[in-house]
Amino acid sequence: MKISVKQLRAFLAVAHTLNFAQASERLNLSQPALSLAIRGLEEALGGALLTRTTRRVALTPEGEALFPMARQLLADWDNVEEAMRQRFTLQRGKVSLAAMPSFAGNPLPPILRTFRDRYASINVTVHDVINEQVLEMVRDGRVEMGIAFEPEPDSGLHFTPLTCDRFVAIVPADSRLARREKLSWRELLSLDFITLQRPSAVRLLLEESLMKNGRRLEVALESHQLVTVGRMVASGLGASAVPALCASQMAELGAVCRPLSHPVIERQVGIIRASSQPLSAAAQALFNTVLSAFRED
Amino acid sequence: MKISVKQLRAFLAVAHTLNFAQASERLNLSQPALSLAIRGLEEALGGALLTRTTRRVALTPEGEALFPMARQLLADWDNVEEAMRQRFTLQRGKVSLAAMPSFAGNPLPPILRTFRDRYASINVTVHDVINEQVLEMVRDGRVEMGIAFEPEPDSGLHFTPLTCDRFVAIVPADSRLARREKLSWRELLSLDFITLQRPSAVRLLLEESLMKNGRRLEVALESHQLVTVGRMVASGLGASAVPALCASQMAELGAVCRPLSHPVIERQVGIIRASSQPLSAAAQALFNTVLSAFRED
DNA sequence: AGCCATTAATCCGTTTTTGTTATTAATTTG
DNA sequence: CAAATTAATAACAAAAACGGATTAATGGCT
Repeated sequence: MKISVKQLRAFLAVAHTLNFAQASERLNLSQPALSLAIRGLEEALGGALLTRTTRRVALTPEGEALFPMARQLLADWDNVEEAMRQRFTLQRGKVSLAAMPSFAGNPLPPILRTFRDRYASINVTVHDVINEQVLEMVRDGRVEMGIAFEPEPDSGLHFTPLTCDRFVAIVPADSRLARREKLSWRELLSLDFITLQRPSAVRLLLEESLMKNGRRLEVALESHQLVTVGRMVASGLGASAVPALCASQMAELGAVCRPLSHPVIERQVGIIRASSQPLSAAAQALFNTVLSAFRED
Repeated sequence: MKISVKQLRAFLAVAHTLNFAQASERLNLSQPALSLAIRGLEEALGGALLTRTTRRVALTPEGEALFPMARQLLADWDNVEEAMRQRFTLQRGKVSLAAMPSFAGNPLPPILRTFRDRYASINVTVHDVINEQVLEMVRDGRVEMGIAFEPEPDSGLHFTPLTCDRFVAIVPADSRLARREKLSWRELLSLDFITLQRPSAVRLLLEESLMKNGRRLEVALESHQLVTVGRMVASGLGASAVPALCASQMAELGAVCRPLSHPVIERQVGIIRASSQPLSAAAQALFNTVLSAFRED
């Protein structure tokens, strides 16, 4: 016969109080039930743990040996139970998230702020990596969710759209183009063009889209940081096109943003998750937080 | 609701096989019962541990987190259970024993040999200390049993007699007394007397007994090791009186042993144990072994 | 020495839990 | 689209856990 948690708890209580009646009260159990529990435990283990007369209860040497082990065992047991409960009630847990740079640098921080205010003890790890790596990390299970452009439908990834991101032009403040309300690609490309180095998804997307429209992208300067591109433009080195998500960031750096058309280049940005794997409670909470940040816009 | 060992075992089995039917078989349980157990566990913890369609079972992130903890918890649980069983079946355990020198050095080793042959994996610790300390160690619970002279009845110690130990004379082989069949104390004390230093119980016992008979013990040489006394006698420095238990040892050292009377000084030697405390299974086994070594004589 | 108070064990009826079998619902595969 | 597989559900049965009343045993007291 196997021993049960109840039996061990019963033993611990009796070993502590050395009195069946008191112990049974503490366990919210009747005294006969406690007697039975102890007897069952002793039978299961094959010998006496307690010597009991009607006046005195004492531990046998074997009971003495079991006592600290039982204590530890039940403490561990309770800890695991409690840890799991906390996980489900979002009092604890962790989420890991990968986001492409344009998102990680701009809309994400305030969203995370909201999330942390709501769930103070959930640990969030953010990986600020390029679009392709976001998909890869989600696929490999290295993160639970990602934020990126919409992936190919076959990829085993589930996509929840958040917003549509389109390219906008950024030009130096003192440029002649800065005075225009809106720009076309043809106009923009009349200036020296600054953009991200490959293998950035933004760069590839630009090249592909322009190619379809019969244009070639002549690149004057390259960087692999959006901030650097922004600074370059701001200091008059040339012009660029960046996702609208980082327009405000570019404006802060001193570059001027203008709508860009002919063609309009746009992509859905959204939350990526493995379609096979369910989200953890913590990830689900983050998912909802991100979603509602865009739903209310 | 609290979780049970069965529920955790059920989870472990399903997490391992990712198949309810197989897991239920391994657990010797029907598949519906297993479903219930898992559901109960999930309700107790407050969230899903497994995602299950009719075709696929997978762990949720929370289940993934529980898995190694459950594994460890149940392993510990089983280890404790098994360790206790082994204790009771004498496949494991330890006894500590204190014995006065005359016993520890002579009848004890072969008895321990018998015990170890029978219970190979029970650890025995022997404390070779003077009579008084044997009683003290048993009283303090530092050892489970002791072997010593019969203690005062009020001492809270339980005494089981083994044998009656009486003093015998040991004299040098070339002594004129060595030719006698038996000796009286008066004859023995005509030689220089060698004995143990205080606070040996043997020494005190001698002094007390002789005092009652109107004799004074004039001590020429002292030692606190019986072996040394034996060597001294053997080399002709004088004579002594030692417990019969060590007679054979003295003979080996080259001293001659002779019965000693007028008065006969004798005491019961036996097993001492705390009357309140029960013996561990291992100690009980040793107790029986010691007892039967004397019963069959 | 004998009585009283205390305390664990036992007995018995009830309730709760746990389990099994049969069946259903759902999903993937050919 | 049919068939096979698999987990969930329903209905019922067995086991166990539990509580109240009672008993037996022990230690302290007069």
